Amino acid sequence: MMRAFPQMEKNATVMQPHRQAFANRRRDPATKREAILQTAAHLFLEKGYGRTLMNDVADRLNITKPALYHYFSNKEEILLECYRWGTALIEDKLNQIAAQKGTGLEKVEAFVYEYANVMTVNFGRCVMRLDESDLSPKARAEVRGYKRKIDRRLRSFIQEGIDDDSITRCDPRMAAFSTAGAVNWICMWYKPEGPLAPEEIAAQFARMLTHGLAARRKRRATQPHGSRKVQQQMSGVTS
Amino acid sequence: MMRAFPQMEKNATVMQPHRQAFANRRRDPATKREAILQTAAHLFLEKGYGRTLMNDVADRLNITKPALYHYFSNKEEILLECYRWGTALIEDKLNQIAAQKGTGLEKVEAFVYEYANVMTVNFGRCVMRLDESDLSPKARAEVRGYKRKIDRRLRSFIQEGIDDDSITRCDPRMAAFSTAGAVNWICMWYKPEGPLAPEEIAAQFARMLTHGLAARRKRRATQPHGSRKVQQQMSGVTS
Amino acid sequence: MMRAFPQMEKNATVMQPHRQAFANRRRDPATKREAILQTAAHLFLEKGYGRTLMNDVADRLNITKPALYHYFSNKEEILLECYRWGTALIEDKLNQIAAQKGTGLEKVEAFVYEYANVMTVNFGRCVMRLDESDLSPKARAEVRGYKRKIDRRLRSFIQEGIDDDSITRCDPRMAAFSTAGAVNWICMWYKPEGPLAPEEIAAQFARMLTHGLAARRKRRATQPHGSRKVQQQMSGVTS
Amino acid sequence: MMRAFPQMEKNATVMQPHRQAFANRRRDPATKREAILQTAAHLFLEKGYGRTLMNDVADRLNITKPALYHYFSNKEEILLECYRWGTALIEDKLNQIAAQKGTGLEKVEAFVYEYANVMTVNFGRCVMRLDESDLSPKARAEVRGYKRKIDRRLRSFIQEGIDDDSITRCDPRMAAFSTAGAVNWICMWYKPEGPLAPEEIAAQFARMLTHGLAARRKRRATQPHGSRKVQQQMSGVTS
DNA sequence: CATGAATGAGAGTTCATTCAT
DNA sequence: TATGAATGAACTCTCATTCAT
Repeated sequence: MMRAFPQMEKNATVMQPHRQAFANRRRDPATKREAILQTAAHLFLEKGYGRTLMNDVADRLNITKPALYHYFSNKEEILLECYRWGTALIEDKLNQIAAQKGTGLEKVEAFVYEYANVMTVNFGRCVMRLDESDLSPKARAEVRGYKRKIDRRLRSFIQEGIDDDSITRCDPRMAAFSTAGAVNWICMWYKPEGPLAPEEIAAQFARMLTHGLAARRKRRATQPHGSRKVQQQMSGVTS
Repeated sequence: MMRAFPQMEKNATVMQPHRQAFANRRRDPATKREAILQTAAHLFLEKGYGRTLMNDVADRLNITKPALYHYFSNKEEILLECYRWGTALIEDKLNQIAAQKGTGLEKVEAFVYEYANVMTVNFGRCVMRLDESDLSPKARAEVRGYKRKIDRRLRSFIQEGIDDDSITRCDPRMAAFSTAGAVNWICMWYKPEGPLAPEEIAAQFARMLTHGLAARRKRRATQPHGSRKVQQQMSGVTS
Repeated sequence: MMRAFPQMEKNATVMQPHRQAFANRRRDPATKREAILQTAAHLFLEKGYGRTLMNDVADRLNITKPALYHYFSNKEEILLECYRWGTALIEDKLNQIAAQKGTGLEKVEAFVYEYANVMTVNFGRCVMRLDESDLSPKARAEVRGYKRKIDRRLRSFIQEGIDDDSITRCDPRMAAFSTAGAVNWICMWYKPEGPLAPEEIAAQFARMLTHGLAARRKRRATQPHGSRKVQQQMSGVTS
Repeated sequence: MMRAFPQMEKNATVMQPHRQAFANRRRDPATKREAILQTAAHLFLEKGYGRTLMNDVADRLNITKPALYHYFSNKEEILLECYRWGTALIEDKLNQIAAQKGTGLEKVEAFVYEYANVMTVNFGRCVMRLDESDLSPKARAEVRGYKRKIDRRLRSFIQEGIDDDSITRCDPRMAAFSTAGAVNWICMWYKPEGPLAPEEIAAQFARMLTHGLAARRKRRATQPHGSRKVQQQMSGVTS
């Protein structure tokens, strides 16, 4: 099994606002473009795409609205680019996993781990949290293509596992929905400032979703229950 | 364990458009109100709240826009009512489960089954799919209250299971996020016209999320693989 | 001079709400019509014509909106009728004054007294307080006719006074504007529940507007100043 | 007494339409803001606030409706600003008068003169002619504050006059209502295009309202009646 | 007659996008 | 290049008025 769970780059928005990118006129245009994207992604997640005004984005970057149109031809293109960056993050990881050795179950476990990590990064969150129907049909089709690829990868891992007996017999389609759903949902409740570290979430999800909640037979009667913690102030299942 | 998985009422929108409710002026106002809600819920899920116009709702019901304002004082009230109907569906089920006997694991299993069923009903889907930030702060607080209740219930079932040794030691909070996330996500991909029956989805999710994907030891090498089906035209992990 | 300042009927709205007029089905239609008018006049003065909904009127009378349309063909007709009742009140008084004997100054004094009284009655207040531009051109012309008549009467009294030397030489047009303006403005600040009795207002205005504020020569140095009172909580010049 | 009745700036709306203010994009924003206000004030007086559409204002300025929202956040703000400009005009004059020497009666006379002049300027007219109930409670409170100040000033002048024996004993409250009412009413009938010059109106009102209409004793029996003029086409007492 | 229901015709406001400088 | 200003196209909500019962 892949033991080395590599570190995911921390969510840049949290660590460093991108408002400096436009401070200097002679800055790399690509840097500015990314600054716009990071800011937009942040706002899209915070207020929703529809309620995020071009002005909001511009204001955060201390530039004017029309300046945005130097880098993106319209609002939707910003949205689409967020999707692209997010899906690229995911695909990257999946390719690595697919290239590695291991049972199907191990690959699923790795998938969950890596995917969960991406779901804590703004661009990754955008992929699953934002509403596709804000995209034009053409752009939507593109995004759906990316998502389908992810889905196919997961299903293939599951199928591998069924074939190599590491995964119990089941409908791989449903198993994929269930597994991916749990991980996707992270993007709905994860908060960068929250108490849970991305890696911790990822590791726990990886185990739970592969080995289940049910206790194995013959567990010792007395357990330390060490993992139970006082429940912090956290909103619930959804937000 | 609760074996009798009761049937969920079929999604009325699918079976019967509500356009007849306004055919007669002297029809029960409650019926008309519900017809508006069903139609609105349908459209909200299809196009998103923001892109659903009051006119869209009215057109589907063959009435005019201002007529809607006889039944709801504004668009947000329609949205809020969708949330209320959806959360009521869920709470109802949860109360039944909580009242029953069984191990914690069995209750979690029942929770997943019932909850998954609700996630295939439009009002239920609305609860998890629509964006809370379209609600006013007051309404949002109300909805969050409902959601928190659901979350608490699930966590308590998990805790029960940990205490009675039916569930492996884990952080109940994370386990709840994982389990509920998988089920919540159903509302993102489920399509009433799709090939999967709600009960089938619910049953499979109930088993997978409690017992995991991992094969138990000593499984026979040859399996019939009977459940694998040709994959129909279905979009992927998310939509 | 006309000493007998007859009592003006008290503002009916204050003394008795007209909500009873529709209690009995077999009531005089004229009574109901008047009840509508009184209620409407009250609301028009309170909230303005534009912000007074037909529903507001109906609600106060405990009837339904369409019922109003049995008595008036539209909202404007109600408004126009308010004007008519109000101007009728005024004309009535003016005719009496014109028929009486006395100097021009005395007639002006009587005019002010009577007119001021009318300005404390809702229908009278409507005439001067409501905005003519809410009327159709035709109705506006009618109302302007009434007002012109009032104006002509006042100017003629002033002219009489100038001719008989009871009034100082002046432009009767300007004098009429000044005198009538002071009285008209009563409708802007008078409140039935207020501390000032209509007759008191009328009497003081009658004297001030004819004899002015200036002290006559050779006033005794010491005066009781009896009329100065503690200034109650009253809004100001305008409201 | 203050003899120098200073000239009031002529109503700019009459002399110069403000449609040029938006001819150049790079024009002073303050100028444009004022152009909007002048235009709006004009229309508010002409058609009433409620019947004046944002489009009407925009059309007159040869701009589009949303352009207005660059300068004012909503319609009410335009209205409120009209009130503010108008009350500022008044307060300015009152402060000057209060600072000067003279008997109470002289101050009242000056008050009438100055106030009457303001009542012929659109912003001034707005203050007394427009309906306060079109303002939000907060804005209304502000405006009432301004009006109360004016009222207090007038009452204090009257009281001064009573104290220094230049004004006959009377209830200063009623005297203020009467005096201010006459002047306020000017805003109801004054028309910039009309035959009466503001200063002429102001001067006559100042005399009539302080010295009354009544002829002083021992006036000669024959008067030239020189001031009587042919009555032009003017509407009556009110409009 | 009286009423609950329905509507047509707006009005204000918003916002992505584009001029003009 | 970058920006303040301007706009077109909507969309929600309102309300006098009228059906249909």
